[in-house]
Formats: sequence, structure tokens, C-alpha cells
Amino acid sequence: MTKPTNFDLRDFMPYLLNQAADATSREFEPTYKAKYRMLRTEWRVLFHLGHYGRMTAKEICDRAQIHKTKVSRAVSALEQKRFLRRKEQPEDRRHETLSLTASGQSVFATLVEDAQRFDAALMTEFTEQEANQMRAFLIRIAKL
Amino acid sequence: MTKPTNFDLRDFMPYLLNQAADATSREFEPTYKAKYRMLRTEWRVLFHLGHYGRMTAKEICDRAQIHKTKVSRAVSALEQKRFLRRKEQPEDRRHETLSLTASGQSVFATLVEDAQRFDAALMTEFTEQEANQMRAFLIRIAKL
DNA sequence: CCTTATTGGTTACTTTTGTAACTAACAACA
DNA sequence: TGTTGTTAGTTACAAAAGTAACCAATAAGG
Repeated sequence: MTKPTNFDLRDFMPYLLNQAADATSREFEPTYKAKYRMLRTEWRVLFHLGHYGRMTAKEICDRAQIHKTKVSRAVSALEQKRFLRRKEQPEDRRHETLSLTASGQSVFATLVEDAQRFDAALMTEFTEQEANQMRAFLIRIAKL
Repeated sequence: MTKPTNFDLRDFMPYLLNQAADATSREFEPTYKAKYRMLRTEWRVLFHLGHYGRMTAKEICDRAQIHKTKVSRAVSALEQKRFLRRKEQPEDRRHETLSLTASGQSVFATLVEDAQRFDAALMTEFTEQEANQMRAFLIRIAKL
């Protein structure tokens, strides 16, 4: 009855994805952590605002698939660092629009460069075509 | 001086990897969490022991790239669940060899099936060739 | 209007993780 | 032997994440 299971963790996609994600994140984390004392979620929120301009916390939750409490905490932290500002919407006072301050934007600009440099370095071992396939694949898996 | 940064998070590999890893893990987690009240690290340790037979905590750390405190805690938890057993090595009493108990092995067997089923379902949207490329790519990125 | 959802966001409490300091066993070498 | 260094693993404490309960504000239906 006992099957001769030859199951290798390296055949299990979630495991591989986690290992790869961890490896790259561990390497990149110091960039924003050391420079700006930011947490991963803060980094993500900053990037969403930097890229999309302005959005509500809810929109960030939906787009980035982060739980609202995590976003809430990240927003507070970024606010305390004076990287973003909230603005209550008069037509619906439950919403608040978030946007980067000038200093938030300059931090964003710096971190974008770091990210691009990091990504370029990471992908040197792969051809442009491989990189594109990868991205497409991951986007499908993550349902982005 | 301000560059018209057109940086999309979806161009940043660590972000994509994390999103994909999170998405798949969130989906798979209930399998071992609901059935056996196991944590992710416990699951991983169990799988390493199930696959390689017996090894020390240190070997698991190295192979799975998990920090020793996390492994230590997972080992204790699995021991309490009677899924594994420790055996001190007489020739070097700092080492202890870990191995699955009978019940640990049967849990492992069940979870392997779940994992295989999950992986198969996840990959239905991709060709065999795509899947293999993906795995190869991730193994390179994760330096496994 | 008034009651009952629903929605955006925060707070309080618990569980898990990260970090550093620690113990015990061994190794190396004077 | 004794001192110093290293290694496997644990423990204690702090930081972070998950979960659920909680406010307001609004919507919806009688």
C-alpha cells in the first residue's frame, strides 16, 4: 500500500516560488531597510503610490493583494516618515486619498533606480526572452 | 532632473515572485493547516525528512535555507505531534538525527498526494514544456 | 425618516518571526 | 591539560503579521 513516493520538493511549484521569492527579497530588502528604515509592505505601498499617483488604501489592498490591516499600518508608518499625506474625500468621508509628499517622491525615485539596478543585475544570467517568459508566467500564476 | 520613471512593479522580478509565491501558498496552506494544524515551516521540515529519510536540523537549515531558530521550533512542534523523533549521535553529542515516526510518515504520504494534486491542478494552464522551463528558472534564481 | 446592511479604515489581542545572547559539546593547538 | 574558537541547537525578548472585533460614514429598503 505504501507508494514509493519519489516526490521532490523541487517539483512543487509553490515551494520553488517561495524559495526564489525569499532569496531575491532577502537580497533586496537591505536597500530600503538600511536607507529608510522601511518595511516590505511600506515599500510596496510607496511604490504603488509612486506609480499610480494617488489612490485610496482600499485600492492598494485590491491591487497589491495585501490585507487592509497591513496597509493601514504601512500607511501610518509612511505618514510618520512624512513620505505620504492623506486627504479625506468630502463626497464620501470614509475614503481618504493617499499621495506622496515631495520627500516621498524623491525617496521613490531613488528606490526605483535601486530596484531597476537590482533587477538588471539579477537578470543578467538570463536572456531577454527568458526574462519575458518568466514575467508572463508569474503574472499568470499570481493572477495579476 | 526628475526622470519620467515608468517603473511598473510588474517589471520587478522580486515583486512578481512574491506575488506568485503568496498566491499559491495562500491556496495550499489550508491543506496542512486544517488537517494537521501545521505551520509552513513544519510542513517543510516534514517534507525534507520524508524525502531524505533522516537528517540533522543543521542539514535541513542548509538545504532549505531556513534559519536555525525556525527549524528548531518546527522540530519541537513536530515532535510534540509525534510526527518525528530525535536521536542524539554518540560520536558527536551536539548532533541529533531526526527521522519521521510511523505516523509522521503516513501524514507525509497523505500530504505528498495533496501536494501533487495541487501542483497538477495549478499547472494545467501551462504546457509541460513551460512548466519545465519555469522550474529550471526558479531553481537558478533560488540557487537551489 | 428609521432600521438594517455594507464599506473603508483602525484597534486590540494573539500568533509567528527575527535577532541576539546563550549553553553544551567538541576541536585545535600551545 | 588549559585556553580559545567553533559548532549544533535552544531560549528570551522584540518586531511584525494574522484575526477578529470594532467605529464611523453611507447606502438601501421599508
